[in-house]
Order: sequence, then C-alpha cells, then structure tokens
Amino acid sequence: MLKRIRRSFFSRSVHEVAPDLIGATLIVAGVGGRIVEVEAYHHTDPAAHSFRGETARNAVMFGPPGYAYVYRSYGIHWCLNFVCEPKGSASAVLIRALEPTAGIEAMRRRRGVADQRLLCSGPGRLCEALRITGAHNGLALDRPPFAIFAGEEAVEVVAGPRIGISKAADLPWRYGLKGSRFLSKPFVQ
DNA sequence: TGCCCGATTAACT
DNA sequence: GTTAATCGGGCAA
Repeated sequence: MLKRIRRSFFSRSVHEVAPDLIGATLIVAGVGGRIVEVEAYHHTDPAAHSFRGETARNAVMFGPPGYAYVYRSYGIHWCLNFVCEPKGSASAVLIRALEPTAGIEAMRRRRGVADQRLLCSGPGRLCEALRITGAHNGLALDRPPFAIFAGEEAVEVVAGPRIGISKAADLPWRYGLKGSRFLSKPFVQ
C-alpha cells in the first residue's frame, strides 16, 4: 500500500529529509520513478543558491517547505529541488536521479533515447523526462501534478561528496541508493 | 553595462 | 579528455 508523503515531511533538516527521500517515488502527471540520488543544500552552505540572500530566482527557497524550487542550469537544463526546513531557512534537496517506474514510454519520447538508464540519471535528464520546467517553480509537492510516495521497504543509503560544484565540494551531502544502476555517477568507496 | 561563471549534457577527439 | 550550447545572477567599473 503506497503512503503519500505530506508537506510536513519536508519541515525538517535537509540532512534528515535528503536520505529519507531515497527509495521514495516521485510522480509528475503520471510519469516518474523511484528516487535513487539527491543532494542537500543548506543556506549556510556557500554552494547553495540561497547563500547570498533572496533574489527573484531563489525566492521559493525562502518560502515554506514542501514546495518545488525549479531553476535553469547552464542556461539549458532545468533542475528540481524540494524546499525543506521551516520557512526562511532557505534550504532544499536537489533531485538528481530516478529509477523509471511509471510512464516509461512517455519518457523515451521526451528524451529521444531508448536506454532506461539514460532517461532520468541526472538532474537535467529527469526534468526533461518528467517535463518539469520553470512553470513548476513554486508548486506544492503534495498536490497535482506532483505526487510523492514513501518507499515500501527500508533501503541502504550511501553518502558522498556532491557533484558539479566548486565551493564546499568536500561536504558529503550527496545521498544515493546503494548499488543502484540508475545513479548519475557511481559513489566511490 | 559588461564580463565571468555555474547544482549539465551530449557530441566530439 | 575536451568543448559547445546558452541564460541569469553576482560583481566590478
């Protein structure tokens, strides 16, 4: 029986929410899969968008938890975050990879590739596969088109340094499902 | 106003 | 291993 995650799930520290999201299922308009990789971004962290204060782009991060923060990366891709902690904390979890479980044919059409491992293994790829754009910025995570379900069984979570950042690159705030073939990059031992 | 760089990806050599 | 695609934030002037 699938248990839907409510907005209150996100009103905790990103360091609790991030590993708890591994194994949960994210569905957007009927398409999605199991979350196998995330990264935590805290407002005291130089690598976080919210580190230098509120701007028009990151305003959603400064709002209440349980909402989607979507931003454009490298002018090309979209990246999806879940806002966490009490309002004003400006902390969020970046969703980096999914194991596709629902709407796989739709994902293949949108992504233009057949290999299931290339559909959602990366923050930009997963947004293209789920058709997430700036239009989703600020939407509640417990209302359509979003739906998030708790994992049905306990999973083994591994941690490591985050990817693609230059500041605070040593912090082990990337979390993944141990042994998953759908990670954007493997975790080093 | 102009310049640099980034929570990326795919297509190169 | 390297590079282009391409946009907005942040900072210097």
